Amino acid sequence: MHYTVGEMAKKLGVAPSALRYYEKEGLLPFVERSEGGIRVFRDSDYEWLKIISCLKKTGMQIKDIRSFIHLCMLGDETIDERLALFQKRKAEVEKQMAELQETLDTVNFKCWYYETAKAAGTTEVPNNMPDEDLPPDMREIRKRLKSEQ
Amino acid sequence: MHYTVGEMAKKLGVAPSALRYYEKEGLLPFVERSEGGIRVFRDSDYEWLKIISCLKKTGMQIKDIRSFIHLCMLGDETIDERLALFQKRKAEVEKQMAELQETLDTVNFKCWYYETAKAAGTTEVPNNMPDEDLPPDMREIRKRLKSEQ
DNA sequence: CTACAACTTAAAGTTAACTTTAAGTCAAGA
DNA sequence: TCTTGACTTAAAGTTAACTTTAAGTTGTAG
Repeated sequence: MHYTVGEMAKKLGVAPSALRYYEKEGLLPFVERSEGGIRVFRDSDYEWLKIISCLKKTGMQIKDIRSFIHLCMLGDETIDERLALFQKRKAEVEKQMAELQETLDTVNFKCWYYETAKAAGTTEVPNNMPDEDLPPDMREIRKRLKSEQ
Repeated sequence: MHYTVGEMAKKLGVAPSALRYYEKEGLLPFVERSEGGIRVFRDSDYEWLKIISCLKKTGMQIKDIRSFIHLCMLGDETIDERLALFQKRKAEVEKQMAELQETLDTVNFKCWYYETAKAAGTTEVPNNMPDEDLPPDMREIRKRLKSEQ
């Protein structure tokens, strides 16, 4: 099966201009052309693009993804380096997850805060609530918001 | 306790220019000035800034955070609206967590892939491995990378 | 064979969230 | 009082990752 840039973009849920941009940036050295110069994407290119998309979601920049693609093009010599790269990405994403969980904790605290304010008709109530009256899981979070040290 | 822009920036781990930018964008209507025109940050402003930072981490834009701050300034009339805002942020962050988990699954698959390739000396081995030979938790992920539908 | 949608390129434009610069002012220690 | 580091502002600059535009080409359906 092969696809034009528009078809592949649709399959991936991105704009055709994004795929052309990726190619210009050297991310798609494996994409071939028809005799007339039209890009020809294959199913294997879809897999490449899913990996590129994954690396982007881990927070990697285009220029670093290009380096990774170059490593891939060099073949089995670079397996160790590519393994190390993904292990680093794993640590990075796990860190992002932890940070996002902390953000979620804060948001949950604020939901509790406004639910309590709503029930009372005023934010004075959650504002002035002593530590022993708030739900146990909210105590640490409020402390963090107030001092962070 | 009060702080200059530089001191507060340090406490928050951001650049002073970022705090000046936030003020210019209307995020800090509560920050006062000395007689000479120097910004005076208080401990309560630190709490505001932690909430602003939290909202930023949920993916909210400056202009939308400004709207939230305005709601706060209007007082208890807007409690419901603010609760709804945080509930929406909660759903948003939970969605981000799910997406990040999917990204992590893919990264973990690639770690397995390169560990297997490393042991074999070639990517041919994980490439050609039949479904029944790969770890059970990798099967779905490889399928997703190959087709997504 | 023609029309036309979708392709091609290079170059310029967009956007958000800051950062930098330049020229000047404030305020605390010596 | 003087020096000096940190403050002030407005305006211009930065960066990444695209998107848009303009002018032209390809390829398929009728």
